[in-house]
Amino acid sequence: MSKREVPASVKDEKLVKKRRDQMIKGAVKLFIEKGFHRSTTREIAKAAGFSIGTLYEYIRKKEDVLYLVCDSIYESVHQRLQTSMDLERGDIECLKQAVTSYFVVMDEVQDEVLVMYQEAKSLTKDALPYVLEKEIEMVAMFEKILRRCVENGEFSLSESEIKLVAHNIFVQGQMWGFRRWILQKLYTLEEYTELQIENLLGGLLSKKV
Amino acid sequence: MSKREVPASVKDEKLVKKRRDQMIKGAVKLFIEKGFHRSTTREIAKAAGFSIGTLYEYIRKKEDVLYLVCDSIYESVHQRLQTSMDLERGDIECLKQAVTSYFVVMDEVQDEVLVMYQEAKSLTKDALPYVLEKEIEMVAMFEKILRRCVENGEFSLSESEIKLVAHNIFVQGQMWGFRRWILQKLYTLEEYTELQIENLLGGLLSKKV
Amino acid sequence: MSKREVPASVKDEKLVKKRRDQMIKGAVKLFIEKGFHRSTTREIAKAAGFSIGTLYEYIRKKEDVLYLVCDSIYESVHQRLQTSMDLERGDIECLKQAVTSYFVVMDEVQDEVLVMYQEAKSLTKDALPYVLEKEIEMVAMFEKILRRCVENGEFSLSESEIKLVAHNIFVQGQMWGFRRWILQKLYTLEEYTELQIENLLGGLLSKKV
Amino acid sequence: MSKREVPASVKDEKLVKKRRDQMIKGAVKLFIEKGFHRSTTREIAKAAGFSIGTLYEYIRKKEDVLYLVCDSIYESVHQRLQTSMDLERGDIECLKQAVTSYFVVMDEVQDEVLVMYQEAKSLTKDALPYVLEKEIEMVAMFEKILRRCVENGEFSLSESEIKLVAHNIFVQGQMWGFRRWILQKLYTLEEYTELQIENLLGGLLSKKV
DNA sequence: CATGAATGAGTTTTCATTCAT
DNA sequence: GATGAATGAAAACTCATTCAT
Repeated sequence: MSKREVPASVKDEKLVKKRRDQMIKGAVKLFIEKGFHRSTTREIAKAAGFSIGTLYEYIRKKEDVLYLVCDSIYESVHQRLQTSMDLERGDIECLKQAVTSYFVVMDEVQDEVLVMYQEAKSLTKDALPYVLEKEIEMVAMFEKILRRCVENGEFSLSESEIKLVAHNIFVQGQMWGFRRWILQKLYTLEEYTELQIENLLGGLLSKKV
Repeated sequence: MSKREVPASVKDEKLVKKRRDQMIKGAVKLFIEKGFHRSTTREIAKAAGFSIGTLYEYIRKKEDVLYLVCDSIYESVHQRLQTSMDLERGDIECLKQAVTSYFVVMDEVQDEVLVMYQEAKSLTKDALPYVLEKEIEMVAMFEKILRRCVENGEFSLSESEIKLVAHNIFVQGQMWGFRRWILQKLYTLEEYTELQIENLLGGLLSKKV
Repeated sequence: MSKREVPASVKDEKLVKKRRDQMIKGAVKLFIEKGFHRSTTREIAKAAGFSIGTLYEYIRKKEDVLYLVCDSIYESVHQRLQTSMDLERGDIECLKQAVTSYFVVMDEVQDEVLVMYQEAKSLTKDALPYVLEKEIEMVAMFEKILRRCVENGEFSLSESEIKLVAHNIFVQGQMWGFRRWILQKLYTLEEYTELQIENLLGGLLSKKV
Repeated sequence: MSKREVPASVKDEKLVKKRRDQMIKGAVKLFIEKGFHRSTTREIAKAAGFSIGTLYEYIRKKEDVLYLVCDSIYESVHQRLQTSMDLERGDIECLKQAVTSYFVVMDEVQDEVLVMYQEAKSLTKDALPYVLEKEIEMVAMFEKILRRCVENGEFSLSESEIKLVAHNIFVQGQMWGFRRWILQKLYTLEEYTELQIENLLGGLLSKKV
């Protein structure tokens, strides 16, 4: 379940990275607007700033663009979280901090996440597992924090409960993006974060040992 | 924001309903398997049990099929919930009952919900509002129950909090379907329901007046 | 090595036959002029008298057109020969008659045969055997006549020699078509036929028992 | 109808010859495997051992490669025949020798000849005459030998008959290559040669004066 | 009402050729 | 002279939609 390589005709690695970055940037914009299926390869090339011929020097199939986009989004989310979360400390404050950071990140990348959730199923069978693996990785970050808290006696949760709460947090972050049509009318990000954390801690602390 | 009418060439209302039911049934099966975009109108017609010509006697555009499918799913979910929820009683037991029923329904229609979540964005701008309205309606059912509980002094929540908790419940129901690849490996529906209700009530009851 | 079926979307067998006949006729004209590879599917459709969409109702791949063309040519040549050759009589006169008939047929279908010889190698591996089988069938007709002559004591040939002479006759027929740029400048069909028969019989009768 | 010049950007004649030899060698290998149309210029360049840019320093169009290949094949066949045939002696033995040599050469270059016969028609109108001229030249070699034999009274043939027999010999040589799928299953080269010569002489000697 | 053959605009993908480095 | 990235015209093929029967 390792990273699927998308082959390029062009040999210069630096150039490949540069062109693919252009491509991803253009494609995300396009996919947000009209979705993967309604975007043509010509439009993707144009949005990337080069010709259709050049596009195909860097991918093999249209679907590769989607994979590259999904991969890039996850990579970026994962990296942002890495740097803003302390997975080891294991106290309430650190949990609050993690959730807050996560929600901020999800707010920043909401467009991209929306794209991923609507289009990921269009990935062929061989690309999907890698994407799901990435998800599990991210949920695992919350599990780790929660587990540390339990170890530190902040509250008491079974392994099953840890996993579920981690999932809930994860989904509530995504929810802010893909239900924005309603949530972002009702709350600011700060309000949303505060209320969700309050709920969460209410549930957890009721389980204090 | 009223129900968008999909026009049919055929006049006989009974027949229209019958044919569209066939169509929706076939289409859902197809969309689950390959998604809306990858399903052709020919395939939809075949899955429905009639010819491509006949299909177009009952819709105007391919997209109408998607709308009809989405509408049908909401209608069916909504109806099932109507009959299994008591929106007025307003006690903890009734809330637990509502959540349980909702999760059961979402488990039963998980395929359909999956389709909706992956394809709804393919609806054109004029069909989307109606679908979103339906969502709001369903969330409102949980809001109502929660509001009744607050009125009855079961726990204390601001209007903002009510709305958010309702959304959380709603999303946790959908989550069971669209994250089934992981959740349904970790839990049975009963376990999932029990754990989520426990979490929920933990949060709520910590707010008891 | 049985007949490869080319699938059509259209169900009406009569129509399929009719449309494919149009298609083959147009395609042969086109292939003679510019070859298979240089002919586009749009041109083929146009030459057949219908749209590109319609073309693809009757074939699956461009290569199917080539197969259909080759098949049709063989079928037609084979059928013409069947009716003009007496495989059983086994005398010199009958051999002369067979060669003459064969050359006449090859003269009539020289365009088609030219196409086949230049394009048959473009058939994919699964269609080629069928085409070769057809060739063997036709060569076998001459073998049969020769064998009968030998049985009747007209001349004496080993089985190896029979096979080779049959091949020579077969190739000399094709030669009239695919070397027409020179042969048809030097001889009329009648002259060509007479000279070749003379040569042939000279060789055979020198082996009279 | 003189040799068509393929222009090169590179001035150094030695280098041009060297690079084109590389090119032809690679291209023949490629064309045997997949034919001219299915081979891309990139593949040709790669097979030749240099870059696509370099390829275009030595040709103007893809078709030039085909012309160069055809020309090279003829040149090589012609040269081999020159050195192994005695066109002047004019006796039966010398004819047998010529046919035998020719068949040996055709056996050695059968792959190349196959390529030529399948692809020559892809040459544009201006290259074709040169190629045909080469053919006539080769047939003329047999005509010359036959004519000498007639002059020497080995057998008696009209000019028409000489031309036809020369063509027959020529085509029987090619036949060994392009009908190898069947002939080379039935005979060894030696058997094939012996049988064809026997046939040939049978025909000719029956015309002895 | 039902059918399915016909249509052609629109899509992905390839590849010969050019040209700046 | 050599390179290979860039180009875009052109190719095969698809599929929503129509309409005569």
